[in-house]
Order: sequence, then structure tokens, then C-alpha cells
Amino acid sequence: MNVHVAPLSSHNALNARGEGRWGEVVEVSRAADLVSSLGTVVQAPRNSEIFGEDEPAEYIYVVLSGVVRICKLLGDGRRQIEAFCLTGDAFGWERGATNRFSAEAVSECRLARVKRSILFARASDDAELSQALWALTFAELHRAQDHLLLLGRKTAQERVAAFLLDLARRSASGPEAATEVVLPMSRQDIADYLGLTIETVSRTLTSLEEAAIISLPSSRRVLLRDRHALRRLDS
Amino acid sequence: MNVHVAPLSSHNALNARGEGRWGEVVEVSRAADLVSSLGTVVQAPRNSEIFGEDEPAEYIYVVLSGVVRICKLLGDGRRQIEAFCLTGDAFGWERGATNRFSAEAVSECRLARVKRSILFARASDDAELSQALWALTFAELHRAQDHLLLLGRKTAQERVAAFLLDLARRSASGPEAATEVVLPMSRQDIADYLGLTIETVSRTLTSLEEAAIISLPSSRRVLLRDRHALRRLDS
DNA sequence: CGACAACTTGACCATTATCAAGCAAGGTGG
DNA sequence: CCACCTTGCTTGATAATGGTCAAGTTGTCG
Repeated sequence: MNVHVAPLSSHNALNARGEGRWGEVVEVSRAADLVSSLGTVVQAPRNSEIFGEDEPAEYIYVVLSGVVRICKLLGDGRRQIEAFCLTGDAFGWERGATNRFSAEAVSECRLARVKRSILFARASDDAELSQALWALTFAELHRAQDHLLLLGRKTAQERVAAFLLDLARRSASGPEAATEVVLPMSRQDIADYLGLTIETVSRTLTSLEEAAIISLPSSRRVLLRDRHALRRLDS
Repeated sequence: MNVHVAPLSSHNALNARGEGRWGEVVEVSRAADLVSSLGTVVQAPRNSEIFGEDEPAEYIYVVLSGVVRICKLLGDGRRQIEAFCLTGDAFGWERGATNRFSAEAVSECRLARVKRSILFARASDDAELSQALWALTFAELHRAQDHLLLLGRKTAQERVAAFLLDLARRSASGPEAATEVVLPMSRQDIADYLGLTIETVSRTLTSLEEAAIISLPSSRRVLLRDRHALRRLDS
């Protein structure tokens, strides 16, 4: 793996995020903190592979900074991105011996890395850690289930609207979702996440801009000008 | 809930299934057994609702016989079926207070029902039960992730092929996948599971029959005549 | 400043959806 | 026992959403 390893400092990026806590988010954020406190910090440069599909699954990772994409490939090269992991998200949830996904750094990342075996062994006599693992696993399951509905039944517009709202909510530092969203990933990544093509994503963004629902000051920055309209589109 | 309640007999439908055990399946099947042994049996008539979306989430269910569909609805009536649960499958995995899905009996069902609170409380000092819950939760997560790839990136033919192969494997009683598959669910259910319309499902099945890959002795029975071709289509 | 990658736009096309009609199987009442 | 109705499934004609191919633009990095 193409990463640089360093001991985990006790003051990591999560501390900042852990200050404000609201509802469910609290629990998951605290859980990520707990897990990452058991790990070592690794650095992953932009576009590096953190782990590959079918490699032995050894570690759970928590994102300290940066964005990670979790991918699955079909034989002919079609790709589905199952998730984008932002700061505080955990990935590497496997039960079998090998990874069912690859994980790649969308941007330069700092990650906390913990051996799965150690984590689960410790959880058997640490109720709080056990709770934390359950919280994170369920968060992952629920996310996958929502994504399922999006891919199975939503139109291109609805998908893009849902994506922007989700990103705004998740990348906000407080309880209010952000109005300006920075897209750390390429159009291709967005397309592969939403089950669309890059052209459709581009056109949909343009049409949202023409409808005065968003603006695109640059291709990687989005201003949510009419959040209600976006919500309506997300159906 | 429209079901009839009875005490759980110690000889339930799972015992038959538990006799032969191979690989991963063993563990999950054993896990389902373990969970269901803590519950009471309930009966759900065909098409009855077992629980509704947004109702309080109280129970985990294990299917003893019959088939259950797990659904999510969009405001305008579009439906996505997230999973079909066959004998030995568990559903009702929620962490929050309310269900994020509804569950309905596709056919007449016998279910083992266990209070979630009891299950998880007991798991904290029963390592085997804890293992069982992890196995079942991960099985659910992995299933959802595979489904994600199908909905995001596969063609109609590939979806139907994957569906038939999956059903053949899961409804088999031994290690060999069945050659004759009985479809317990309607075309509409299949369509809502695969993210297609009922017409596309029907046409795709017809075209697979014309290609001599399957036969359809009746609309609810499918013979897999050329499994290799199906696998190739599943890409 | 030039080269390359990422993004946008346009024209056209294909897959799948929609709308509509017909068919088959199963159940009910005469 | 049969006609009738209902429900679920299939098939056909047409439309639309999103995909493909191609060209052009913008932005970034050396």
C-alpha cells in the first residue's frame, strides 16, 4: 500500500469535529473517535490505492482528513462507487478474509488504521467499543440501503439533487448544512457513484444552474441557492 | 400486525436446513437458528404487512418458511424492494427507534420473532450470540452492497440473470444450486427489486427463453437450461 | 506558454419506460 | 359444469431518459 505510516497523535482531526454533537451524529462521530484512538495514522496520497479488491482484509480505517472512494469493478471496466468516506467515516467493514472492494484516496488523506482482529477482540470485553462498532456498521448499512433506493428508482435529477444535499450535510462543520459545497471528486467519480455517465452529471448540473437552483462558480464549487427546490427534486 | 402468534417449537423449519453445512452458509444458517431459538413463532398470511415504514422498530425476525419482501417507498409511489428474505434469512436490522422499511409476506410465512432489545442485551454476555448477530448483519450489508452494483451498473439482462442465479442458489436445499427455480413473487415484485418495470422483466425473461438459456413451463417456474450462459450474462 | 486533463456541449442513438391491448389461469356464481 | 370476471402476465407500438461519440472549452501544472 502506497502510504506513509506515523504514530497516532492524541490530538487528531476528529477532536475538532467532536466538539459539537447533535442527535445520531454524536454517537457515530464518537464511535469513529474511539476506533481511531486504537490505530496508527497513515497518509495516502491523492489517487493512491489504500487497499485493492480481493486483497486480504486486515484493517478498518477511519478518515481523519480527506476523502476516500470505495469501489467495485465489473469485468469490463464498469465501476460502481459504493461510498465516499469523509472525515469521521470508517471503512473496511468486511467479515470474510478478503476485501470485496477497493479503496482509493480521492484527495490526499490522513487515515487511522486499526487491525480488524484487534478491534473485534477488544470489543468482546469493552462494551463502549462494541457499541461503537455496532453504530458504525449500522451507519454503513443504512447508507447502503438509501443508496440502493437512489440507484433503483430515482431519476438523474433526483440523484444529483440527493448527492448535493448529502454532501452539503456531511461536509458541514456545524448542525447547519453548508450552502457552499466543494466537490473533492471528479465528475467521473460522481457519475460512478450515482450510476450515471459523466455527461449526464454535467448536463444535470448545468440544468440545475439554469433553473437558478444552484450556481457553479467553478466546476468543483457548488452554491446551493434554492435548497427547497433541491429537496423537492430529491423527492 | 396481522399475524398469529404461537410458542416456538424446538423442532422448527430451520433444523432441516441446518443438517447440511458448507462454508460461509454454515455460519449464517447457524446464526439464524440461534436467534430464532430465542423467539416466538408468528404466522403472516400472504401479502400481509409484517411491519410498516416509520413504525417503531422492536423486533428482529427470522424466516422459518415462506418469503418476505423488504420495501421502501418514494413519495409518488415508486417502490424499491431492498431484499427478498427466504428461509433462514433475518430481517428487521435497525438501530434507530423506527423502521426504515416495511416488510410484507410475499407468500404465507412462518417467522421467529425476537425483541431486538433482548437480543442485543443478551449478546453482551453471550459470545456465540454476539458472533451470530455480527454474521447476520454482515450478510445483510454484503447483500446490500452487491445489490448496489447491480442497480448502478448492470443492464436489464444482467440484472435478471443475476436474480435467477441468486434465487437458484439460495433456494437450493443442498450445496448444488437448483435447476428449477420457483418464483414466489410477482413480476411487479421482481421489477421493483431489480429497478426495472414489469414489462422489461417479462420481455427479458422471454428473450432468455428464446435464446434457450431458460425455459418457462409456467410464469412462476423457471428452468435454468444453460447456467454458463446465465453466468456470462451476469458479467 | 504549451500540454494535458477535466469538464461541457451538441448531435444522435439505444435501452428501457410508458401506454395500450390481448391472453391465460384461477376463482366465483349461476 | 361452464360463462364470467379478476388478476397477473405478455406483447406491441411509441416515447423519453439517459448513453454514446465527438468536438470544443476551461483550467491546471509544468
